[in-house]
Amino acid sequence: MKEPSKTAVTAWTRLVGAHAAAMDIVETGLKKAGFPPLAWYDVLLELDRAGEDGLRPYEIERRLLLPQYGLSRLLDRIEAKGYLARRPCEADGRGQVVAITRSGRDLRRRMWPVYAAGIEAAISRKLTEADMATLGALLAKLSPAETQES
Amino acid sequence: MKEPSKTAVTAWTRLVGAHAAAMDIVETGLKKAGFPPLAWYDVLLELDRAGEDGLRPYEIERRLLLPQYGLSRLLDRIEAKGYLARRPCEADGRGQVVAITRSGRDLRRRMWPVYAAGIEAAISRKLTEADMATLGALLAKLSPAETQES
DNA sequence: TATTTATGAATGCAGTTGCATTAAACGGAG
DNA sequence: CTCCGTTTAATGCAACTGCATTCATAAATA
Repeated sequence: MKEPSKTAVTAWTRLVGAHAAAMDIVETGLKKAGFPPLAWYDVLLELDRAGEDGLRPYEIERRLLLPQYGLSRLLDRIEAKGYLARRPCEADGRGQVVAITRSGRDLRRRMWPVYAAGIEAAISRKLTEADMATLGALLAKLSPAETQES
Repeated sequence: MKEPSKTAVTAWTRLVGAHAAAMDIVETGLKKAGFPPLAWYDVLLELDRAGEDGLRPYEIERRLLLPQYGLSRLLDRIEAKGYLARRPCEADGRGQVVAITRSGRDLRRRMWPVYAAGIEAAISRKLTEADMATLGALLAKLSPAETQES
């Protein structure tokens, strides 16, 4: 159980701080514009990419690293607003297939400029392109796999 | 409303991913060891540093960037377990003073090795010292101020 | 001093999350 | 084919969060 170096603790601390600050900028932007939280965007993006065929909940679950029960209820809420539709899965009686609706696609499209502005404000305005590239490369080493997109 | 560069989006995405991964390692470690969440540690650390005199809730609030109502209830919970004590503030009738108790100090001390192991696993084992230094410097540019410690 | 405005902290309520469990259907071993 | 272990998804319940409001006191202004 070795003590982490001071450098490590600083990096950890700042990772937490930077994430909180950036997240706050992005989420606040969405909220102020009257949009749902980022998680909705993530789900809608996956579904939009999947197209007509939709996705099984467990696929979304893995891509976005959401807990099973969390996704189940997130889908409930998004579905309740009509942005996605669930239908039973032909090939697997236990499961279902989730697909984005027209208004879901539309919502995602309208959210993006606001989301993008948040990224600009939280990241681009504070770092040079070179810094962002370096940062991205270093952060990549901290997470096991590529799971998210935008 | 300029589009963020691909580099910026990647950096953002990985920031979210790296934070989630690291946080999960640390929080899971604490939980498995039977300890309360990280937030308790943060509060106890501030109080431990403040010593006998304690701190006013609004001071903790600002240092840890917690919402007022969030801290109020967090203090409730920690107090209920006997790790801190609230007493009325002499100088300001509206306020109170929060101080750590002996068992609170003890809890914080026992949590640290587990927390430290989490930082090791989430950060130190995945980056060189030089990388951690670079990362820390870049992340510092993303958050307005220094607010957290360990 | 009386009145207004600002600050420190708690809380009711609705919405969300986490945990553990359940239900249904799949798939393989005997 | 039947039984058993596994996978997919939902849900009851308790804990936690966010928002808006409230209460009490302090500070500022007239």
